[in-house]
Amino acid sequence: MASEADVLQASGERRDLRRATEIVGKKWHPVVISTLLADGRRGFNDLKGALDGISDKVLSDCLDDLQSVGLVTREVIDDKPVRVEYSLTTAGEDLESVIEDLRAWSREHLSEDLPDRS
Amino acid sequence: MASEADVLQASGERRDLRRATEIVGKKWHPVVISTLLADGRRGFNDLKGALDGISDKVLSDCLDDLQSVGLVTREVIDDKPVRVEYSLTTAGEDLESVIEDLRAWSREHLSEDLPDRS
DNA sequence: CAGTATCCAAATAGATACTG
DNA sequence: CAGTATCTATTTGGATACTG
Repeated sequence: MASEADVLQASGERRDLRRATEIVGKKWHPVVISTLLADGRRGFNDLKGALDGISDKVLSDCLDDLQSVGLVTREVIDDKPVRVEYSLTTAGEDLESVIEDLRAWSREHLSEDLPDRS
Repeated sequence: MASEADVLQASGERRDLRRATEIVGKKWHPVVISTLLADGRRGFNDLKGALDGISDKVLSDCLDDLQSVGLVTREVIDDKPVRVEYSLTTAGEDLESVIEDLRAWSREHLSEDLPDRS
């Protein structure tokens, strides 16, 4: 029998899972995080170059969102011209293993068998 | 210096990651998988009941998609009335640890600190 | 029981042009 | 350099009603 407490716990776990997948499931969020993991603290145009294909607006929205959920820190460096640097918080860094596992799972189960031999 | 080979590999890794997050990032996919992991092989209405809030159409679309990417198997049992049972493939089962890690990460970094003491 | 058929609303992503 | 402003297209998710 499922007690009322069980039901509550299940819905709490669903909510936790959803919060994570809402972040990780956005088109650019995981690759931005992955880039910051690999390359460290970067400026807007560095990221834009590394991402290849992303538009200004989409990167901007993406970084805003990542800040708002506490995965990325934005720091304004007061040079001339002013620079801005983005880096991961520990929450962001802690996604590394999950991202690696997702990638590994994908390679194992999702790669349509490459038609490699000519 | 980034060689051409490095660039190609990076884009391949991005594609792998994207394939995984496209699945895991859908609103209901991870919770359907999670339910099948916990409860095993289930019928349409069992799942619908366990999911609470999902509509027929959305569950139907979701199961179609999970089949098409090879995570779920659909089996028609020829009783009267006919039953249909859904279960995970090994690719689906192999997502268990990733889903658990996502949940754990979420609890550690995303839970807005519960206002628990009255 | 296990869905389909319609229609609709909201969320995401992208193109293009412009700014301090 | 680091964005914002618009406008549009596409993708999802959902409500409701109906079917073999």
